[in-house]
Amino acid sequence: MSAHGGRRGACTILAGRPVVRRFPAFAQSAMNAPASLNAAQMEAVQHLTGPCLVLAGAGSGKTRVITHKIARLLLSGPGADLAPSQIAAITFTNKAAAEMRERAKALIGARSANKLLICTFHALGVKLLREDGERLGLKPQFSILDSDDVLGILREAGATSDAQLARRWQWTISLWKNQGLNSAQAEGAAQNDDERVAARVMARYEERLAAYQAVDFDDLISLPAKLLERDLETRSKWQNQLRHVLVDEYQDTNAQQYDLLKLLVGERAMFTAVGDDDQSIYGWRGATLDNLKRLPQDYPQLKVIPLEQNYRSTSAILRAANNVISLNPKLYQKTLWSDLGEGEPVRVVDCDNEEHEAERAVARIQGIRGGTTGSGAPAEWSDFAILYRANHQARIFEQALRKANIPYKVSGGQSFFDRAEIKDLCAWMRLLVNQDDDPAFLRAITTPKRGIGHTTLGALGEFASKWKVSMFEALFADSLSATLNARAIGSLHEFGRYLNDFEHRARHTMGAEDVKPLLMEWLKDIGYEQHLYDGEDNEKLAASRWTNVMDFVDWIAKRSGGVIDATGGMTEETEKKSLLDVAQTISLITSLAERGGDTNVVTLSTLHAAKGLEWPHVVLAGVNEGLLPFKSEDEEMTAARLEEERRLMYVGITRARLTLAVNVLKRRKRGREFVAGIPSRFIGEMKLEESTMREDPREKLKKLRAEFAARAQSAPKDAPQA
DNA sequence: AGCTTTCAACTTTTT
DNA sequence: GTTGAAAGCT
Repeated sequence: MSAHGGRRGACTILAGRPVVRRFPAFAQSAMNAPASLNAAQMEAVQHLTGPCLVLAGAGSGKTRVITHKIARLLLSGPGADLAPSQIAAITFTNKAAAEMRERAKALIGARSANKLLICTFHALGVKLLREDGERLGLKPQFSILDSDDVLGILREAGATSDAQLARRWQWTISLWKNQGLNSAQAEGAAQNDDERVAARVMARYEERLAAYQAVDFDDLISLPAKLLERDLETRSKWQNQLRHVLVDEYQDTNAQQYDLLKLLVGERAMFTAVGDDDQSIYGWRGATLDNLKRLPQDYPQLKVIPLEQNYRSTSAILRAANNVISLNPKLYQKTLWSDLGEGEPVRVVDCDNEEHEAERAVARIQGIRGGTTGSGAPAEWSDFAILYRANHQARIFEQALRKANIPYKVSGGQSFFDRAEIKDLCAWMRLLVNQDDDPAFLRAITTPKRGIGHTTLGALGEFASKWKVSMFEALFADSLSATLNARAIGSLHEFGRYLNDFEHRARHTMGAEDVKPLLMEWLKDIGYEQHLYDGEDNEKLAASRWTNVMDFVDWIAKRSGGVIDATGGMTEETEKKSLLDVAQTISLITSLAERGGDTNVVTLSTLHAAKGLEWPHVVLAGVNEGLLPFKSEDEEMTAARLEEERRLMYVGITRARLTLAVNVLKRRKRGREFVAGIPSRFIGEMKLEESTMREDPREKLKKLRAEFAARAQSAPKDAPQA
C-alpha cells in the first residue's frame, strides 16, 4: 500500500485544488478509489462458497478486496456468518499485516478487527507451534534463530571459518527446507560434491536445533505443515478454528507454504488467494509459480477472478508495462487498463555515466517539483522515488541528493534488529524465554565480557554435549569442578543466578510503566552502556548505539501494554503483558516501523523492496543490459531467469502513477575504466513511440508547464472528476 | 611470517 | 560504505 494514500485523500477532500484536475490520478488512486467496488472486485468479495483466486494486477485494489471480503464474511449468508476469530488473513511481512489490520479497522471497527487473525505466515507458524508443537517434541518456549545464529551454527557444524562457504550452505539448506526436504532426502537429491557436503552439514545442523529446542525461519512453515499432516487432532482443531483463510501476495508462496495452506483449509477449501503472477519476483528465494498453476488442479471448483482495472497509473505508463509483460508466457490472461487518462509519456533518459544519471535524476525531481508550485499544491518530496536493481546503486543517488539538499530515505537498509547492540539484547531476551538456547546463552554470557573466556566456555560446551544437556543446564552440574577451576565456576554460577533472578522478575513484571525500569536496571547490572563505550573508539558511534538501546527499551515497554498514549493524545488501555511474554515474540519482529519522522522525503529503493508501493513520480535507474536484466558471471541467463527480470521491470514501471523516467547509461563504470552501456532490452519492449522518447526534456517541460497552467485556470472549481 | 594498507567490487530479502 | 582480497611493509 502507498504511503501517500492518506495525504492524497485529504487533497481530494480539500477539493477545488488545481492539482486534482491536472493529475487526474490524484483523485482516484487504488487507495482512495470510490466507495463502491467494481464488478470484478465485487465478484471476488461475494464469492463465499468455495476457493477463490483473485488475480490482482498492479494497483487494482487488492487490499480493498481482502478487507471488504473480511467484512463480508462477518455478515450472514452461506459460507459467511463468521466470527472475527475464525478468519485468517496471511501476509508476508509484518508491515503488510499491520496495514491490513488498519484497513480492516476502518471498515469493521477496531473491536472486530483486533480479533481477526492477521499475521505473517511465520507468525501463524509460531502460534501453531507454541500451542501444539509439543506433539512434535518441541517445548512451548522454543527459540527462533535468526540468520546470524544459523550461520554461526553452520560454521561450527561444518567446522569451517569460511563465512562464504557457510553462507552458501545456509542458502542451499534453506532452499531444501522450503521444498520440504530433510537432510537425508537432500543427500539423496544432491547433484554434486558441494551439495553432498551441505547435506551432511545439514544433518548436524538438524541435530543442534533439536538439542537447542530451537527452530529457524523455514521451520516455522515446514514444522506446522508436518504437524498438521501427521496429527489428525491438531489438524481438525485448526481447520475448525479457521473457517476462511485469505492469503496476500500469493505468488510469493513457496512449496511449504502451499502445503501448509492446503492443510489449514482442508476439504472445505474455504480460502481466498490474492496474487499476481506478473509480479512474482522472489523465485530466487523459493517462491514458485507452480503454486498458482496447481491451484485449479487441486481445487477444480476454484473461482478465478482477474482484477484488471488499475486505479494507479496513467494509460501511457500502463501501456509500457503491458507491452513489456506481454512477452512473458501467461499463466492466466489479464490486461490492465485505467481510465485515468493518457498522461505524460514515459521518458527514456540517456545518461553519460552513473554520476550524470544521479544529477539528471535530481534535476528531474527538482524540475517536476518546481513545475507544480505556484498554481497548485506543490509536489512533495515523498511523491518521488528512485528505484534500482541493486543496493549499491543507491550510494551515488544519496550523494547527489545530499548535495542538492533534498531529504531522502533509503529503504531496505540495515534493519534496526540487525544491529549488533540490539542482537546482544535480543540474545538476553531469548535466553529468558528458553534457557536451553545455546547460541543466545553464548552471546549473553560473553556480552558484556564478564571474565568468562573461551577456555571456560569450551569446557562447559564439551561437558554439555557429552551429557546431552544445554549449556545452561550444565552450569550448575557438580561434576563441572573436575574440569574447571573454582574461580571460573564461581563466575558461571554468578551468571546463572543472575539470569534466574532476572527471569523471575521478568515473569512477574507487567505493563510498560514497570517493565521499563526493570530493563533499565538490567542494563545497569550488566554494564551495557559502559560496554558500548569501551568497545568503540568513536564516541559518537557509541552514543548512537546507546540511543538504539534506549529505543529498544521503549519499544519493549510499549509492547508490554498497560496505558498507552497512542497517537493523537488518545489514551488506550491494552492488556498488560509480562516482559517474558513480550520476549517470546521478539524474534519475529524485525522492523521498528513506529519510528516516524521520515515523512516527506524522496525514496530510494530496490525494485524488490518497492513492490506494493506507489509514487506519483518514479525514476528507474540503470536500465541497462547486465543490470536489468541482471547478468551474473557464473550463472547463465535461462528463460525463467529472464522472465523474472522482466517481471521486475514490470513491477518497476507499475509503481509510477503520473510520470516515469527510465534511465539508460551510455557508459558504465567497471572498476576504474568505463565500459559501454547497452540499453536494456526492456526499453525496446516498452514500445514507446520514438517521438516521445527522445524529445528535448527542457522543451517538453516548458510545454507541459504551459499546458498545466492553462488547464488549472480553465478548470471549474469543485467540478467532479470526469 | 604476520600485520597493515590499499584497492576494487558489490543481486534481489523477509521472517 | 563496507568487505574481502591482494600487495606491501616490518
